[in-house]
Amino acid sequence: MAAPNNNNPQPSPVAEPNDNNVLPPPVKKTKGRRRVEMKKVEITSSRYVTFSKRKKGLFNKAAELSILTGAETLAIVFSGKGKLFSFGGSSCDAVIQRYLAETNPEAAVEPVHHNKNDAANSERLVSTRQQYFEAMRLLEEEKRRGEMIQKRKEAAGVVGPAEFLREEIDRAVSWEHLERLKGKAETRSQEMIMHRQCSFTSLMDGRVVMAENYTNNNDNTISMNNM
Amino acid sequence: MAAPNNNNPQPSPVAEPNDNNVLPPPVKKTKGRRRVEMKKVEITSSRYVTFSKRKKGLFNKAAELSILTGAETLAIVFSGKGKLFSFGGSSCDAVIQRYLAETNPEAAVEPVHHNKNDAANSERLVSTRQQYFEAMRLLEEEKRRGEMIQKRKEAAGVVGPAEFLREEIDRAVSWEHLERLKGKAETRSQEMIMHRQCSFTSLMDGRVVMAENYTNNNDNTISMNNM
DNA sequence: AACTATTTATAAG
DNA sequence: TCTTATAAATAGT
Repeated sequence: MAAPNNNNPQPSPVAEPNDNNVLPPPVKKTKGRRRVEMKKVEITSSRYVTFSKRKKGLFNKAAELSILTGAETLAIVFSGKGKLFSFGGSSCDAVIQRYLAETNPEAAVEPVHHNKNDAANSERLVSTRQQYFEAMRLLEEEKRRGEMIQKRKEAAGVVGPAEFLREEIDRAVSWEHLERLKGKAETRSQEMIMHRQCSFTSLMDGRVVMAENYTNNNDNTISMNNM
Repeated sequence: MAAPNNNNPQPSPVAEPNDNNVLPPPVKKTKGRRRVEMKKVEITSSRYVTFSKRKKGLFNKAAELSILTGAETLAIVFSGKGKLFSFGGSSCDAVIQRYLAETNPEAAVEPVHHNKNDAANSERLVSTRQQYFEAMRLLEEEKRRGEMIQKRKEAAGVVGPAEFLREEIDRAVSWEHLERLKGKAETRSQEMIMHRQCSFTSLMDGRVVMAENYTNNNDNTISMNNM
């Protein structure tokens, strides 16, 4: 990725008898990619770099699989230092839908985008509603958090707002995935989110974009970290 | 990734005057890999193929990331038809260790490979032991299940026993991962395993090998399935 | 972080 | 499933 195309027209690596033709030097700037043994990279700095590159690659693959085949994908990585990074690749509403469907099958067909004032009169729908509102609340929370990060990034002039909203949503999806796997959970949710390390990902025009990794600290500051 | 370039330079479509030189036929047997739009593959059969290939690729990437950087990786995929495939990339004991450590921190340093007859006399270790034995029991269960599958495969003459043990262990690891994320869980474990669809994976000589996907049915029969 | 030469992953067939 | 040409990912600098 990050591969702006370089269609440089110097295709002949073969050193011609070199008449008057001015072919660019066959000097290889790098040795290029090389096979790597499938064992732990010993050099610490190299290992970190490999981790970052490949984590990005992995999440990218997860996203592409999801887009291409309509599958729901989730990838979780605990770095060597034990930090958690996660990626969830489907759309936000879809996951909430599914979450509700699996939790309360009889309420699954109910539209997700109902009105808040539509008071619950059916007993068996109450818990579903609660879950939904809870999910919405958390998504809001995520969004607010995202705005904070966005402000920081804008200051750094890296990316625009639209991209970030998407990122946050996708991150929330990731969380939803985890919650679903984890079961109802004790609604330490809020806390979990505040302390979780995330790999922000976003789907832009069908393309997947990865951004740096951040940690949301207790004091509401944010720090970047790759492992 | 879908790089936005479409430089289609058509390297050497030029037919040489063709003297007596016997250059291998420039006839291209296939058009080779081609760029693909990042959107859902419409043709159903193609989508299935893409799913299989890319799921395999994803799990491979997850395994490599784990091996190369010492990270713990987990990848979960719900196919379009809703079937679950998962991959967990670290060694079995390591995961159990970690599981125990996170559940009972004070017991974490205790060697995992203790003797079964080493009766628990410390109250606070009991639950840990139970968990450990439970884990062992499940691993046995997995192994037995694996032997069944192995028998089937041997009949089909596909792979050998050693490979399968590894596969089963890795599958168990996958399960452990899920359990850890899911929390203690209601020990529907047994049942879960029996009904889960798995993508068998194994690490052979540091390389990751993927095998087909199977379903363990109620009646102890096994069926293959890719989605 | 950016850049290339390669290795790897895969879309079609 | 197997092959092949090519797109993508990435190791080392």
